[in-house]
Amino acid sequence: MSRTIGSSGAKTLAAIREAGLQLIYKDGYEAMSLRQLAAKVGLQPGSLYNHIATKQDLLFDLIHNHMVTLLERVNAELDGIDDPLTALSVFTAFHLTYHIERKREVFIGSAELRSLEPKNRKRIVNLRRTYENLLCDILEKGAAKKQFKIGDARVSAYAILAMLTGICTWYDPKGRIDRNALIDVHTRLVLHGVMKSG
Amino acid sequence: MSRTIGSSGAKTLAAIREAGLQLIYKDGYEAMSLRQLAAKVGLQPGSLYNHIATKQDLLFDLIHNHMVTLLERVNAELDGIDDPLTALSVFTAFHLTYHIERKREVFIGSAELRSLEPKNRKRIVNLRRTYENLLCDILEKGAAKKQFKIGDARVSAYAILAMLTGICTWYDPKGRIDRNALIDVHTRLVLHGVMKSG
DNA sequence: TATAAAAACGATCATACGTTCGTTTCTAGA
DNA sequence: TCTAGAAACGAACGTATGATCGTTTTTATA
Repeated sequence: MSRTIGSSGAKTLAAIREAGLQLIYKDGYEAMSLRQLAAKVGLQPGSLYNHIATKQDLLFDLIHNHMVTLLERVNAELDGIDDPLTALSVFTAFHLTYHIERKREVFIGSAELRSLEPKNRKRIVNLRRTYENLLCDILEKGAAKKQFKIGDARVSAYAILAMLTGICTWYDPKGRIDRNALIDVHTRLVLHGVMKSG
Repeated sequence: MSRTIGSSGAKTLAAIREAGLQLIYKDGYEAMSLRQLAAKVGLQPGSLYNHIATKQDLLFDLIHNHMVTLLERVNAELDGIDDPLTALSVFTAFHLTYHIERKREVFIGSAELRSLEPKNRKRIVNLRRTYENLLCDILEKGAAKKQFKIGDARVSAYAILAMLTGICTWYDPKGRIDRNALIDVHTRLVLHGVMKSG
C-alpha cells in the first residue's frame, strides 16, 4: 500500500481537468483530441487512462462538478431571503459573479450538452432544471405578491438566464468593462424588466 | 453544353444544405460525418463533392447565407424609422420572429463559429458586428434623447441580444407557448429594462 | 436522336482518432 | 531500506474520418 496521501496522481488529474477545460472551451469537445490533451499535460496519450475512464467521463466530470457547485452556492446565497425583489437582485448578482469566475465551465456546460451521452445528459439537464426552478419560483412569488408584472414565469426565467449567461461568450475580465459596472447594467435591465411599475 | 437550367444539381445541393442543417443542429459540425450526410441525402459520400468543395465550405455557406439574409431583412424592417423607442420595439419583434423561423441557422451560426477556419470566422464575425451595431445605435440614440436610461450601450446590446437569441435553444413552435405571447413577454422585458421611467 | 456535360458510383487513400496493454520507472508507506 | 502499487511509457489496435479519382450513368440541349 502506498501513494494514497499526497500522491502526485491527484495533481496530474487536476492538471488534466484544467487542460481539458482550456481545450474544450477553445475548440470544443469533439475537436479536442486526447493527444492534444496529453501533450498539454506533458503525458503520453495512453497515460491519461491512469486518471480518467474515458474522454466522455472527463467531459461529464467537468460539467457535473460545475453544476453541483453552482447549486450549492446559489442555495447558500438565497438562504433566508424571503422578499422576491431582494431575492431576484441577489440571484442576478450571484449568477453574474459565478459566471464571470467560471465562464469556461459554464460555456462548456451549455455548448457541450449535446456531446454528453443520453444518460449523462439527463443528469445534467435535471440539475439545470433545478437551478432554473429557483429563478422561476422567485418570479412567481413576486408576481403573486404583485411586485412583478411578467408574462409566463418560465419564459421570463429563460429570458433572464439567457441574458445573464450571455456574458460568458464575450466578457473579458481584463477588458474595457469593469465588473461592477457589468453587474449594475444587468441588474438594472432585469429588475426594471420585471417590475410592475414602469 | 447541357444541364444548366432546371438541372437536378440545384435540387441536390438544396437537399445537402437542408440535411447538413439538420445534422449540424442536432449533433454539431465536428460530430457530423460526411457519410451520415450523404446517407441522409441518398448519395455515396464521394458524390457530395460534386456539389460542395469541402465540409468546411458547407458550414461557411450555411452560416454566411444566414447572416446576409438577417442583415437584409433587418435593414428593410428598420428603414425609415427614426424614433428609438419604435425602432427598439420593431427590432425586438423582428429579431424574435426571425430567430424562431430560422432557429437552426441561428444556433449553428453561434455554436459553430469556433468550427470555422480563421478567415471564414472573421467574415462572419464582421457581419455579426454589423448587426450588433444596429442595436447599439438604437440604444445610443435613445439614451441621447433621454428616452432610455442604460449603462454602457454595447453591454446593454449584448445583454438584450443574448436574451432574445436564447429562445433558439429551447423554443418549440409546436409547444405550450404561443408565439405572440413569447414576443410580448420579451418585448416587455426589453422595453421596460431600458426605459428611463421605472 | 446524338452528344457533351453533370452527377452519381464505389473503391480507395492517408491520416487521425479513442483506447488497450505489456512493460518500466518512480514514490511513499511499512 | 525494502517493496507494492501508482503512474508513466510507447507501441499498437481497430475504426472512422475527409477527401480523391477513374468510371459509369443520367440528363437536357442542340
